[in-house]
Amino acid sequence: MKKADSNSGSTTVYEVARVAGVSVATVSRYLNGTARVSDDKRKVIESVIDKLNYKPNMLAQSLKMGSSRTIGVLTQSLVSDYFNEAMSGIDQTMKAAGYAPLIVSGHWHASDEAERIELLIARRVDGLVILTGKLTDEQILSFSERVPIIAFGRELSAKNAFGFCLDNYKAACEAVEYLVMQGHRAIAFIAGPDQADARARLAGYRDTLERHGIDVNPSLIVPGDFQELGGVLAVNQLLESGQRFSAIFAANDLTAYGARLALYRRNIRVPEDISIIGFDDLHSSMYTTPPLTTVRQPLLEVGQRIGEAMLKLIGGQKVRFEVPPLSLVVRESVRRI
Amino acid sequence: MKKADSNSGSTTVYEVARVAGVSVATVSRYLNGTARVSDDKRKVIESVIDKLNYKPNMLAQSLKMGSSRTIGVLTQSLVSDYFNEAMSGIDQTMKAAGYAPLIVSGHWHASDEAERIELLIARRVDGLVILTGKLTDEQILSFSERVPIIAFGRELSAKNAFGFCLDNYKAACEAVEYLVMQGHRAIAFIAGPDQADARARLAGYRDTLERHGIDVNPSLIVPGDFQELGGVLAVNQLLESGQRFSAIFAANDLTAYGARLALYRRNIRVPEDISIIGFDDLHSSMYTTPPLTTVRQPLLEVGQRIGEAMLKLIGGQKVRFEVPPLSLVVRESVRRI
DNA sequence: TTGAAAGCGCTACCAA
DNA sequence: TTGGTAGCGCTTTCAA
Repeated sequence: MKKADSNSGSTTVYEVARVAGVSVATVSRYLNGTARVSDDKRKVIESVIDKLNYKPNMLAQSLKMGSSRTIGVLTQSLVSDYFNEAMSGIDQTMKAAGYAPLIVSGHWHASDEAERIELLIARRVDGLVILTGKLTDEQILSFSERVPIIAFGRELSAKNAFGFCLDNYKAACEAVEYLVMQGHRAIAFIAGPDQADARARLAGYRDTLERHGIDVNPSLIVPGDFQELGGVLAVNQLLESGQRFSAIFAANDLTAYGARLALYRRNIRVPEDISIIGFDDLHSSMYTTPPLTTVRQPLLEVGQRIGEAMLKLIGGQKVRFEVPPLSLVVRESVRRI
Repeated sequence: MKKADSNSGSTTVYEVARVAGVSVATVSRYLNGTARVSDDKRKVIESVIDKLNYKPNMLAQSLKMGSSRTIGVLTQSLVSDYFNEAMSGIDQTMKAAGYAPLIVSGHWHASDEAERIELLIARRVDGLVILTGKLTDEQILSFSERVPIIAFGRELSAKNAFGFCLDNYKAACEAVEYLVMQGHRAIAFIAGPDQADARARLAGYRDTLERHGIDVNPSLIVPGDFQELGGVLAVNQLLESGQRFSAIFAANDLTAYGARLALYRRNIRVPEDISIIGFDDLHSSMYTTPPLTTVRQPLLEVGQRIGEAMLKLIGGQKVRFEVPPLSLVVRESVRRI
């Protein structure tokens, strides 16, 4: 009874119990439906809770229960449409299950990522989702001994961790295939950073060209950075090299936007003079001029799947699911020649 | 000593204390530097912490200290570049102060917002930032009795709450002024939703026109929704109305993107045939074709300011700051006629 | 400088 | 059905 008049800001179960003339245990039972509470007590508790505007302290609940109903999400950039679409999917399914996301950013920097993850673990998140990044699989596996992990952008399958990739290679093949079918032969590729997805897209480009008996011309492959700026620089380099090409496969949509602007600056029309195809299908790609033909990554769905997988992992179940497929979305930035 | 061998997953202070042969109090003191700890004890504690890989349980700390070192952020959309830039600024300054953000979305729906805020309060966030939204000032003030609040998108000044707006009206005036200076007289306006900022922009449009003795033509004002789709619909409506105009002032950049696409579809060139000016200066606006002339909202800075203000409010200090100014950024979507 | 112990707000066990 | 109480992991008096 000593705790009954706590001086801290919010009302506690003790207050409620005291005012209602019952024990804290009964209040707790009422709150959680753990056991039957007689009608009269229930009513009085209800009214007291209402009068005192009592809200349970989740911190205390978490400490007691050993579960914070919070999951950590490690993204790489808070301002990336790409990551945020997945985030949105994760949020949807986790919120429905009563979880809130603690979002931190690793900025594509392994040591930052590790540090942020430690923070998340210190906060006792019930699970952790890692959106790509620079950590090694070993590091992730090691973290997974302390918290269940779902990783996007790497294949992983352990007791307490699951990771998956979308089939970037296959989708890149499709994209290039499409270009070839439209009559393009001299196809430039603006690469991405040194990262698995980017490499898979490059490989798809190379292999598809070869499969069609088209020589891959090394000077048609230029570096990019998955950002718009890389796209403009790349096109400048391509143009200055004097190489001829009728189409550009950009490693992602952002790169395509930059490429498109560089072309615009030189009065080169898209798609009349040069065709462009992107990768990601960011929302904005529907509204570029011309609307961008690109590979769709179903990121919202990916996020939802991640959420479901997380829930399973937390519940101690085995995770296993169909990886959503990528698909080409044809808009207006590629011309048949 | 009874707690020494807790069975829960992680190591606790008790474990550390036992192995190190000291009391938990001493371990705690070492951890927080609350008091001097003798060199020998310090060393052994250090090594035990290391060996056991002990990490303090922040949940327990929070419960004890009455502070979760977490702030809640209520945004309206997890996938909005606009909100996320501010989010990024908030994250920067709060992270530096050891706070982590719990991000929830209200989807521009008052009852959702209220519900999410309750959730944040239940999780005992130390502060709350509200990015615009549909709540009334009264509601916010009422919430501020339970948690310190910084609000963006409304003027507010109370004991435990502070809110501010950017000067949308003035910036809209500048934008229209610029159009007029470039020789435009027939200027269409694509409005935003029923919301303070959108209204201020409309007012700026109206007043500036009048100030220049230009009649405001009601059929040149068409509705929009702050999204791309609203922009295309608006331009279609404008064009079909048969009204003549040489420039469009879009209530925000997204709207401008949509408008630009609608124009593209009809082979109307920008800026040769019609000029467009936007509002927000989203990152993408640098890469549209042509790059968009627009009003810059320094959202990253806004976020940082919010973070600083939050820290002050949490610290019980008075909040008061210069609201960062908006500014016109001239790119290539407006032509002099 | 150190340790014992109280208590943050809650849940759940054990008795009644 | 109910109440008393231990204890989640931590910090911080109070004494020594």
